[in-house]
Amino acid sequence: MARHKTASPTNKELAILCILWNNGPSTVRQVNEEMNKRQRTGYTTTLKLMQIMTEKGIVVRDDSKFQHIYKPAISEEKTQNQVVGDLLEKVFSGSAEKLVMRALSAKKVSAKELSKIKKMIAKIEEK
Amino acid sequence: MARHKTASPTNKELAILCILWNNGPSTVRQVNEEMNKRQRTGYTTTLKLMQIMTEKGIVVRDDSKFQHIYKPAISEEKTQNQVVGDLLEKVFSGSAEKLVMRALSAKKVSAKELSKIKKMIAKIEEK
DNA sequence: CAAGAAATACGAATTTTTTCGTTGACTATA
DNA sequence: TATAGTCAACGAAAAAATTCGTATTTCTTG
Repeated sequence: MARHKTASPTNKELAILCILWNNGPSTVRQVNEEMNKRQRTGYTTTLKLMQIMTEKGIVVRDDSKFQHIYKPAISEEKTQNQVVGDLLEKVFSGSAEKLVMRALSAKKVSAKELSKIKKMIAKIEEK
Repeated sequence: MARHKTASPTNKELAILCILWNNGPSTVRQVNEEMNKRQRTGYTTTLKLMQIMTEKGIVVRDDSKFQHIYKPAISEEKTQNQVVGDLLEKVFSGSAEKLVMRALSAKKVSAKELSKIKKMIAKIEEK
């Protein structure tokens, strides 16, 4: 027994997970169509990926019907924390501050979002 | 001719880049020793990686001496912006705010760092 | 200068990830 | 119940990333 090791999902796996988070439980076809908006991908390719992800326990599927329905087995929150944590260690020597600075300079952030961030900071400071 | 495509460095490549940023220009041996602190890696493996990176233009080397000295060809800043940008698009639908929130919750940030971030936000708000 | 140590070059093997072709099963419908 | 359409299973190929063995070159130093 024993599976574990916080191996991060591969690129494609992550792409599929994101689609499932954004669109909710889906069939392979639905996921594949979404994939193709970004990059041409064959149906069987997506299918295979999702089968592998099922084996790995990254997604679960309901195969009681003809059309199988897939959904994430790991929460968006958890996965995001993991990939961010990975990146943090790998590239920013564990400094969240550096990463935040980069994120803020890499992309425009609206005033509304900025204020959300400020609130979050205030909350952290309270403790 | 023709180089293009903002292909992000692979995992191992990133690891090597980080070592070069942190330790400055280094020989293969130095890099390899650093690598081995985290994960056992053969000397020739590291060497090969660095040769490939040289071909790709990710690092440059001074081979005027017997021991070649390698250094990053791309700045830490640029590379970090790129990997963060990648992650942003891939996992956070382009929302820097979401990424920042995750980063802040994934890791403890000191008061000093928090105030740096606040300053950065203030600067962005000015414009 | 000879012998060993330390590097690099090179090619190939291995592993991991991604892609896809083919086959057979199920479904709806006319 | 034949037929066309949709789907999943499976295995294998292709591509990408990683690893390593061996040969060769350069340096050191006695």
